[in-house]
Amino acid sequence: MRMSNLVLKTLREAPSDAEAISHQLLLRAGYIRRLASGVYSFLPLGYRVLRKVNQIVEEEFERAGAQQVLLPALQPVEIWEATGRLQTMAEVLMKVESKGGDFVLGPTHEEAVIQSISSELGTYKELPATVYQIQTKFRDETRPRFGLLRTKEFIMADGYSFDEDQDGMRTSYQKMYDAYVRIFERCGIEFFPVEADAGAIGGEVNHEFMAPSAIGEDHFASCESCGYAANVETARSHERTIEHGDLSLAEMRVHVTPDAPGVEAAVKAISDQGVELRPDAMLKCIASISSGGQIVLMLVPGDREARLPAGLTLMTDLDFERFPFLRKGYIGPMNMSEHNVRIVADYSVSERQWWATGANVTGSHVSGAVLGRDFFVDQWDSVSVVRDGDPCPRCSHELSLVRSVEVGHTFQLGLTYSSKIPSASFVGADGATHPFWMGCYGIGMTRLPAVIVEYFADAAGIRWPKEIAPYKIGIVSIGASRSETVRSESERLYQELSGKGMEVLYDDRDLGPGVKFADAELIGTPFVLVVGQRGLDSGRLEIRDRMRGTTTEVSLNDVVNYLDSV
RNA sequence: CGGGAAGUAGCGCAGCUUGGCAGCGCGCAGCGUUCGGGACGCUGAGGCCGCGGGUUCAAAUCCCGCCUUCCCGACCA
Repeated sequence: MRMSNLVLKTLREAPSDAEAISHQLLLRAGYIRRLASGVYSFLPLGYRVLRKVNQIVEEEFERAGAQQVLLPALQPVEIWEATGRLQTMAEVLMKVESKGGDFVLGPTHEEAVIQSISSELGTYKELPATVYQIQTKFRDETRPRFGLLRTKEFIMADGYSFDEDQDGMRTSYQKMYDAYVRIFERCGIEFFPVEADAGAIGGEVNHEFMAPSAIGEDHFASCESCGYAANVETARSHERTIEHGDLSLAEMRVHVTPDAPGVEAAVKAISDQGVELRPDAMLKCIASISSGGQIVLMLVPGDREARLPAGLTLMTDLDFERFPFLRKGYIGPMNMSEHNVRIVADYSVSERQWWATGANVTGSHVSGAVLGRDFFVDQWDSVSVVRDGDPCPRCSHELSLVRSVEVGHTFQLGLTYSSKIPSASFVGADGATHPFWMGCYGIGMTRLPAVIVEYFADAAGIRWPKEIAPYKIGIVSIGASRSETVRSESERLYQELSGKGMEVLYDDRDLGPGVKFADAELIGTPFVLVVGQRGLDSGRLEIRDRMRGTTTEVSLNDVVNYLDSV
């Protein structure tokens, strides 16, 4: 491609509303343009990058045995009602009214894929099967962010596997998991598969593929000693030996603390009464209910966040009305056995002798509550969100939190969806009807280039890995308007390299060398071939390796072969 | 949804306090000089000053309302 023809204008300055490096560079180098908040167009360079990423995914998914399909982005609301997600995902769903009824712009495709292909998989003889697509998804994000990182409209590669039993599902899952590993390896970025929370999508075993990045919106806990890695939403810390408090400490005291629910307000109210208190000495009591109806009170130090284990849900205002002995904002763990409340405490609660907490009376707190005297714990567990330095649950080495972007997510859905949709079933060898064992697999295709740019960018601009770059080679001609030799040699090399099937971006514009070098570095082709009079006179041309930052001189006759081999 | 900031030429910004010709840099077009690191001269095009209302002889500027965008948080396959 000749740059004089390319639809592209590089910008010397990024628009002021671009904050992230990747956002700025992709705008400045002419890969993308914003159409609305969280809505981007891909210009020719950007679209080429997208196609490169697509190609990698297609190759690896096909290698894993998945077959490509294209499911509709427009989906009838009825299929969303069937799984109940019209309500549970209402926040992100974008709706469209049409003459034939109402539609949802698909934020994901579990419902659609089941409706579309389950009839093709009517018997166990047709299983297992995995399909995938590369499709635009729509999510009404309340806050789009960081350019391509979080958008309202984005492209995802999503796969779905169908098996007759759990073992089959696990096999299919493993194949896709392996494909994921190969895909991210080919993208060149650093990534970690971590244990994750299933979130709104449901299911049991699942992994997030996390790429450490400054623009990450997630954190995962990582142990460098044993390799444990888990999203903070699920990460646990190591169990600890429990010692009861010092029973000889002064007796518990009641403080009248009107209008002081919550740790912060309570700490202030109690401190105002002359008791020295910091948030970490405040016992946070979180009331929840198990699926079986058991009330569970979780205890966590006041400076920590509670992590709700699976199977428990936070008590709602309605629940609080049903159990008036629980005074929201003033709950304490004392005397809870009378009410048949189960007390689960985080391990970190055993690390302190003396606690302040709610008095179970609206507008009152206590200080000086001691474990083993004033309150008792039924079960010790890791129920707080882990922090830097917490002990690893496997080896108790220190965990560290890594800021990262979720670039992919794989789920073993099991029967989560197939049990809700009658057609999601097949006839087994036993002649009976069974629901599919499903898996689903998603990669954020428009997010990936942003992460790659973020990962490799330097002060001069983008540095693309070879497999992702829109063009492998940039040709910068210097002084072509002055020197016919430079012009014709540049032209010859462009033709010859292109003729060999290499992707070349030829800067044939009549501009000074400074501008051309700057643009070549901003755009980020892995190699830049410099064609100037100086080089031609010496018979050796400069080839710059953008990723390594090195320059090699290659004799004129070897240039084509050299570039073909790198 | 809560907190903060900002909307003036394609991009970056000044002008607003104290109302009085809509400006600067980059980019863009033409001509010429330059040409191995964003070079220079001359000429030129380009504006609903976010939108609506109000005050005033007069509003980019003052007042009221709205919209949009970005940042932090909440939320989130």
